Amino acid sequence: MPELPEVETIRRGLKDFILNKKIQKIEVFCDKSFQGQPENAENHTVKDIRRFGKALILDLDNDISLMIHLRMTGQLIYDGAKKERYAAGHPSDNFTAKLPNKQTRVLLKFPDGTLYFNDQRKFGFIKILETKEIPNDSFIKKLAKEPWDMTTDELYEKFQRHKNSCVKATILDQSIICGLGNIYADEALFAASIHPERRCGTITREETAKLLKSACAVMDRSIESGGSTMATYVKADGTKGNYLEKFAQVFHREGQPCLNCGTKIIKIKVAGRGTHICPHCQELK
DNA sequence: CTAGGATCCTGTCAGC
DNA sequence: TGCTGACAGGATCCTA
Repeated sequence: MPELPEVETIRRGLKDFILNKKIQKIEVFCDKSFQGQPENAENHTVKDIRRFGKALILDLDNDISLMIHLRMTGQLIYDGAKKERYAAGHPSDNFTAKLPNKQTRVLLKFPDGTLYFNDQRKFGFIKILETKEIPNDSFIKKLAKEPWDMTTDELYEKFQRHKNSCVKATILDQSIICGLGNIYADEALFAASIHPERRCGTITREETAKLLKSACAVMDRSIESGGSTMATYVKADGTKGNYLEKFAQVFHREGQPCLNCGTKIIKIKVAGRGTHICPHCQELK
């Protein structure tokens, strides 16, 4: 689930709660979700919170870091002593539910609150590593540039190298362009009027430029609204996460009219993933 | 090297 | 009601 904008939202939000705070205790409920020895992080202070693509890094004061990847269903929920809650990640009732619960895999105790790592499907993880080893981590090492740092030429060249691959599969590959997931891939392709099944080799330089620009735009917009929306989501209705509705043009909008031309949005399968398109605006050439 | 499919895991929902 | 299969905001591994 959580894609770059959600992880960035978490990163910014958590700073207010855990920066310069000491991890007093780590409790691991699911071994698969935690790699390394919790003791190496306990009684150490969070000095920085960084993000590499969809991975979040907590740097501690002893040259140790915690790398957190939420994958599909991970969530980070900070529950403060004064009952304030900050939650982000895969939207679910866990944001307002009693914690810890069945889906809680790890918790980090701070002096004035607890950070819960919940993850329904157990694909996500927290792992301990030396701060200096982060650049050598197999996942981090492979990450390509994020859309904001990539030039049209760079992306176009990658498209030529993967000319027979569907463009959606290609932009989901974090070693090609970093940050997009299933939502923002669909949104960016729609914004650029590109059908997700187009082969990369058929994408023109002009289309590549538009796609890159669209990717930045949809994620910028999400980051801008993400934090506050998530916060109000947690406080207010408490039912279902609806922050997608604010900006999604196609994602989860199958059956509804395209906001551009009125044609019904349809859902297809591309690269094994549910994919949402406007069949009129995104023609398969 | 690339491209596509299976796989990890739990939960929910549609259809019979 | 109970069963079954499909599917899910990710990434990796295996195969051809």
